[in-house]
Amino acid sequence: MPELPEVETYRRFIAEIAVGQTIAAVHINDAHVLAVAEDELRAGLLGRTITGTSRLGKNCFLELDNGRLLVLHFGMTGGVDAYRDAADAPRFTRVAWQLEPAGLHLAFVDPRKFGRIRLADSAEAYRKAKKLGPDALIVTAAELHQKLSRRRVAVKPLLLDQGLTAGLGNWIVDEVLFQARLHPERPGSSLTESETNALHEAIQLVLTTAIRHEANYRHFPASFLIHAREWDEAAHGTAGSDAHKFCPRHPETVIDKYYVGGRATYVCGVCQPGPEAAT
DNA sequence: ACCCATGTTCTTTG
DNA sequence: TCAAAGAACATGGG
Repeated sequence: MPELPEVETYRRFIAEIAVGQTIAAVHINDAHVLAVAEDELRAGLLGRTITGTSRLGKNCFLELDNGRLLVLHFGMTGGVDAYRDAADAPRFTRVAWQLEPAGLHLAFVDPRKFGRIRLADSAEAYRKAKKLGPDALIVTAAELHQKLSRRRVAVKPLLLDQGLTAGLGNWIVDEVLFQARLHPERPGSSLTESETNALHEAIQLVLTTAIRHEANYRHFPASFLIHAREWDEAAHGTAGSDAHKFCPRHPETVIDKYYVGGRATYVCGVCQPGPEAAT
């Protein structure tokens, strides 16, 4: 689930259990999630105290007492958890850090192993290396307008581009475009200044709402499109529950699902008129 | 058994 | 160089 709000929730969890703690051991159950050599990771972490946490987009930073960073990226299915005894390690724990004096283990859990763990010299160095844009909570409407205006690509893939602004993922972009009443295939350069302002407001609304609910989308307001997505109980393919497939603003309008750039995309045809015209 | 999936990165093709 | 489409990654769950 790791888009910006999930990662922010993980960061807060890590801040609670790990800040002020010293890394006494590094347990590597599956080196596949490492983007750094095992021995380099151990050498960089053992005996280090975690002094703070921060976040850029979907990347979570654990700040070390020597100024370096442990960087966590959660891929599609990653997350964090904690346990005390080895026997209680959560399923799919790929790496864990033993923290003293609390005696807890911080676990990096990731069933699909798309997540990555690495070390960085500084947040700025990492930002540059990964070519990340400003965090989606920080980016201004003017910056968005300036960046979008130069691109003819559809606005959805532009917002997913972490180099334009960092932190937006597939469902959040759909939600943001719905809230801003913009069609995902509108070319970036076609957005007016007032539309970009609406987009910026929608980004703020969706992110702050999601963070407030600790990214638990079931608790999001009824005005959110997310309830029309199928990813909970509704079975794929089978005729799942129709309970939430209508536009929050148009109870008669069924939400359309199709693919943009290979990603499932949900739109309300009434709220979000197409880039050209009607069909 | 088959199909889908919250992300990133590379390759191919035009 | 740019843009679009597709694939690859690894695996669980409906």
